[in-house]
Amino acid sequence: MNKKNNVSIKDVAKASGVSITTVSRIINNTGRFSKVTQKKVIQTINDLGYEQNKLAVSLRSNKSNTVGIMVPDITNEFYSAIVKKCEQLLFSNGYSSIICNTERSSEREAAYSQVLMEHRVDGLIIISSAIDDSKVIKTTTIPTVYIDRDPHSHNELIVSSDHYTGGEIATKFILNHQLNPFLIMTKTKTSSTMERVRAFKDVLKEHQITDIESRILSLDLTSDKFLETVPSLDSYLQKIVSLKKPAGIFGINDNVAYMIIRAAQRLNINVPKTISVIGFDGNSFSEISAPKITTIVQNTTKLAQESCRLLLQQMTTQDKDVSPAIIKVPVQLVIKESTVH
Amino acid sequence: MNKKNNVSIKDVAKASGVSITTVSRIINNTGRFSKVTQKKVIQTINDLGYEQNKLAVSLRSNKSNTVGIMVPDITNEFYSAIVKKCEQLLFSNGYSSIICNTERSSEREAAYSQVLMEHRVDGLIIISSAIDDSKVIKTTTIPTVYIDRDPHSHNELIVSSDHYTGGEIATKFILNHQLNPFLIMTKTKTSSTMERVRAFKDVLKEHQITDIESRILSLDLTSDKFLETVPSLDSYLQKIVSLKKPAGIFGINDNVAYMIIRAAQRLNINVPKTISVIGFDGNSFSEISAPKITTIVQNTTKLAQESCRLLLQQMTTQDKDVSPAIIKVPVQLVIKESTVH
DNA sequence: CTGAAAGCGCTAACAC
DNA sequence: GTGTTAGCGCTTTCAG
Repeated sequence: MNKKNNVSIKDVAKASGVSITTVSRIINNTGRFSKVTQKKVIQTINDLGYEQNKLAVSLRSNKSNTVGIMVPDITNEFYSAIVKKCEQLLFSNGYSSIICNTERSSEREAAYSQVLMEHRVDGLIIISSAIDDSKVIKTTTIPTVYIDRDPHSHNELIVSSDHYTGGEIATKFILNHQLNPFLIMTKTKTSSTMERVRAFKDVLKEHQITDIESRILSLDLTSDKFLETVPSLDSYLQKIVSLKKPAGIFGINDNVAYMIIRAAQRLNINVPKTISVIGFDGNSFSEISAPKITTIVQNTTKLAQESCRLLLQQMTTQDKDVSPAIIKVPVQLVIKESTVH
Repeated sequence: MNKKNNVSIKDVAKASGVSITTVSRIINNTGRFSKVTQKKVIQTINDLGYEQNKLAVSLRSNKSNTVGIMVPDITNEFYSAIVKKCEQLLFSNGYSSIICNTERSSEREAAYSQVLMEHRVDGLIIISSAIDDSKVIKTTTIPTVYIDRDPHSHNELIVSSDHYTGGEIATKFILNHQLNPFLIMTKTKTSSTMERVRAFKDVLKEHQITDIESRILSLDLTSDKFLETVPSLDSYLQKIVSLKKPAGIFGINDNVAYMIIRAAQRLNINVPKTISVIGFDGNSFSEISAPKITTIVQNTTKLAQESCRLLLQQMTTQDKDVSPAIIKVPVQLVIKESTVH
């Protein structure tokens, strides 16, 4: 019950009375061979149930047809959507994916990185890794595409949503509705987060608002914990309400936006009348929550497409002549029920 | 930029002035070698940045240290939670996972199945595959664990939640609260679904309820589409309400339960006063939805643990002497706001 | 304690 | 059109 299919190309060759080379040629459809032998060989392949051993092919050709995908958390809908689409695109181009869940842990990233190298992956897609990722992977030089990452050198392929513009749109929306602007975020300092924050600050500055830092609350937890109750959030909301001016809160992502709404409801603060909340990502949470969340939607399909396009291009191109690129995918404001009209 | 690390064991051997064999022994810590050579070799390994080529190891040892995980939809939270945990458990036991998203399509399953065989995976975890999976994989004989699958032969390792008991608990809950029982499901006919339905029917029979079939609505869509509006659902709910008796609806999973609640709200039907809704799975949806959904929670951690335990056991055991097993993981009723108290 | 040599399954010159 | 041969990087007898 525990044995693998052991028919090798040699067996096929013997059984069909030709040489190994001929069989190889027929399998890969390279070189020349007669229709007759082809038919014969294909017949025996079927009879014997031969399956090509990719391990041997990879070893020989120094090409594994495998790519690694590093992702912080596959149960996060935003990431899983990207992973799913990448995996499909790569698969239809003949690549298998090894998906690695890093939990934003450097140790896990390092361990996976090692394993992927040992498996001789032909390429790497790294999604929003920890800040210090540069150390982990940088020594190797296989084709790599980053999704959501700060440009470190000028030598990288980076795809990301246009977080800065998204942050601008959200903040301007708040200001245009005469709302008192605030930002609530978590401690996770990814580049995508920081861009959104930067936009928030810039827009406030443009509007001559000075007490910017006091308008930002950074929660001491990750947004996976969005179902928990956080006292600091509650008190911050109460402070906001005490100002007696309708507020507009930019939640750094939909999970945080949801936390804010839930906290407001617990505190009997009306959303959107007293506070408007705007999120980021476009999770299904934003759709499920009551009220539904106004949010900046990221285009996961496009993110996956661009990433795979770049990676495939780089993997197939012989070498060097792929120029580095930073691709920004547009985001879109979708207005729902958590903001004033 | 596009070249792989090419230091081989041969280079290490040459550089440290010993034979390939010795290096191999030191890497794998097999056989005997002196402390002195060990130190010398490890030194050169570091100097040269040698990384073992797993492809070659696998080819030689006929063991890839890779397992395949087939999953219907990785963006589904229930599945992604299982996959994530399996992947972690396997990784900490030295296995890499190739995750395959089948979309419940037989063609995709077949294609992946082929690829996994070619990659010579050592084992397979197949989560809730399509009905006709038996054909796809059955020819091969590598260690396989199924999560949520009908027992087809007596030769399989199957892990699943105790769907039948879960269905019983849900249905009895409805009956015990004097509610008029109904079941709403989707067309997806997986074994897990069918078990829940069977339990519903059995409990109703026990209570001498005869018009069972008319109490079941099967929606003509998959539950991924739970944000859509479905006319047949609306009219069914209206029919239920017209009976003027508080109803208890068993939604076959949390997505469906959510659909029901959303539809009820649209139709101004009070949940839970007019209809109580009980789901299955324990998604975060059940927590996010307003009202929060009473549901039968599956233990994804346990499901993953049991599956990996069986798989690892089967992969490491030399052969045969692993006995088939069907493991039922307990489920738990969690009462929230969508049902009467 | 260490090394030489065979071979895992396959591809790619290079013959014929 | 087909076959011979070398070798990808590694493990594993078998001999010292």
